Amino acid sequence: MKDVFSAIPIFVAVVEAGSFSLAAERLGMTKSAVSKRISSLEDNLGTRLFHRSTRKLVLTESGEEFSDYARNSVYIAQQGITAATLNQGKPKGTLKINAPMTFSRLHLAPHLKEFLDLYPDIKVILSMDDQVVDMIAGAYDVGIRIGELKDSSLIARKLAKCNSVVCASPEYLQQAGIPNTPHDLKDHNCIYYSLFQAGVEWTFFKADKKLKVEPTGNFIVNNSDAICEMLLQGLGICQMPTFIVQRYLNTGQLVPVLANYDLPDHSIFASYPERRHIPEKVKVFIDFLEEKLHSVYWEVDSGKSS
Amino acid sequence: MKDVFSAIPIFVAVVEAGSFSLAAERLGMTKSAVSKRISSLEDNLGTRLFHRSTRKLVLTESGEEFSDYARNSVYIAQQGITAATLNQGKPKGTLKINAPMTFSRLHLAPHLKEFLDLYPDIKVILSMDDQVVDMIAGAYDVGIRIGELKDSSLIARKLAKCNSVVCASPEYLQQAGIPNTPHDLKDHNCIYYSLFQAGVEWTFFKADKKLKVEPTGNFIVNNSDAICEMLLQGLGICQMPTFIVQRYLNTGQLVPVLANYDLPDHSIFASYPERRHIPEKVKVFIDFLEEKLHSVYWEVDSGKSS
DNA sequence: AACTAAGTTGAGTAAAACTCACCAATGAAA
DNA sequence: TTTCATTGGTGAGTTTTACTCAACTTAGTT
Repeated sequence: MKDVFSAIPIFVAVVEAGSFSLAAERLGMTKSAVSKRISSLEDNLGTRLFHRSTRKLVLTESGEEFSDYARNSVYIAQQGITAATLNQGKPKGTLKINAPMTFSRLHLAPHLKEFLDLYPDIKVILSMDDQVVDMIAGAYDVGIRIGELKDSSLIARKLAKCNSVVCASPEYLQQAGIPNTPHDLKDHNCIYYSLFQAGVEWTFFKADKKLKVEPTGNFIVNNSDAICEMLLQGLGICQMPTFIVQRYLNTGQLVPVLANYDLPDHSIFASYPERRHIPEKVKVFIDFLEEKLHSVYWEVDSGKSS
Repeated sequence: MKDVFSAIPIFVAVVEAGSFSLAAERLGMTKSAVSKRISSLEDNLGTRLFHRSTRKLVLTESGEEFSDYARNSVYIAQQGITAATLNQGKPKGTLKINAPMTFSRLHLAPHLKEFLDLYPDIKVILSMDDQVVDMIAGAYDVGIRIGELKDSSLIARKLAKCNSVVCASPEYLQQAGIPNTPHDLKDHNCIYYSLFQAGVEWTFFKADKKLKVEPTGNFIVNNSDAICEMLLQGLGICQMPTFIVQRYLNTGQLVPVLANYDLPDHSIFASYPERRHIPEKVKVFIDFLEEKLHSVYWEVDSGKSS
């Protein structure tokens, strides 16, 4: 029993053509090939499928019976192939996104309505999670990550720069003083983000010199919003991405410190599991996001000055 | 697009196994082979079918959609294969028989009830026809032929001897005289069977010497029953197979002449279109007929002597 | 950290499936 | 009848393909 299954489309072609020769022509092969495939199929089935002379080709009873199944099988397979290939190029289906909590709330969710209006055949499932999840096990189509990617099996595309700034409320700074160097932070209540990717230390650059400072404080949390809230209330000081705090810097509710020190460059990435066969829904989503985010619009001061 | 179709069962096996390795084991091939077939299938479809890491294997959306079709297709094909192979060995289905008119009436039809009772899953279509028909175009499973086979593409099995005898009614012979040699037939009213296979002449043998006589008479017909009827009515004389006239010879309604001359040996054959893959229904039918006919029972005198 | 098991990759091999050329048989045309 | 075109079948040879084997990468486990 070598290759019964692959002979089925050939058998069906012969049935529909009514002759080996015509079927061969349609299949783009020679009649001898068709003849041999049918013969071998008959051998494997142990039944003759056609009564045949040089001029007549008639299905046997077994052939008649078998052809019903065979035609159906081929037809369904072709439908499947069509379904699988036709959806190529069309942005449709369910787009399962995994993205960080606060970023999603501030800069992803606000754009999603426009995206969904733009692509009515796409349905979005957004999972907001700051933890790095298993994209494959979770069957995520695309993930938004900030910082560096660890998973080398994933493909990443940079969407925007992610600038950070150390900042605090004017009230806090008035009370605790304004740090002039990173080392001064050891006397401050540094709020700490427990999922911080870069490690336990805060890194600073000045004239290509690297400075590492271990933040100390009385509040550790796994949610950036909570940190932001605490900053506004004047609990302490923290290194924050501009996409979260820029609006408060603009209004003066928070003020930047250590402005003459650089923080490490981070980026906002979109990642997806495969390089080959990227579904169109993923492509259009990433294109859309890149278009929306590449200007880093949140850093533009629209209105009051800091 | 090389061999999308034959990759489908492999894809289905992977879906059902949940991993390439297990699927490979079940299919009796290596995991690398499975991996390559799936990859090539994905290339041909232009879609990724599985999200996969070394530990997780999850269908993509396209894969999910495709697998519905694929499983169905394979399932139906398997049903077809099963249907085609399972009927092997079981005598069932429609048996389309082509047989000579008078032979069928006298020696085929009388046995058919027993045959049908014996094989309740067989349905018989009997076409009684003295003309030689195209077995393939007519989709006949088996043909009964008397004399020699001309169609070399058919397979033949001898069922019984077919002895012939020249005979006439006592009344005719009293009136026309009894021929002593074949040549005497030229003075007789030789009834002629228009479909006679051996040609227009009657052939006789005596001590290995062949004699050919062209019969002359005023009645030509394509039906043996009609000849028999005419013989009984004393119209003329004819060479007849014993399976038709023996019963009249037994009762004395017809009497043989030229008994010291031999007529050519004929045989009763069953023929069928193919040597390979003979359907069981055909086999059992021919076996049955051979069993019934091989004794040439019609030549046994049961009762009166001639 | 070592170990196990999963999927992938590349090279080499074995096995099909195919082509080509030729044959036999059939039916139509000359 | 003879010829001719066309059909399906065959055998040799070749190309393509599918496969195995071994090594590698990764992820989860002990």
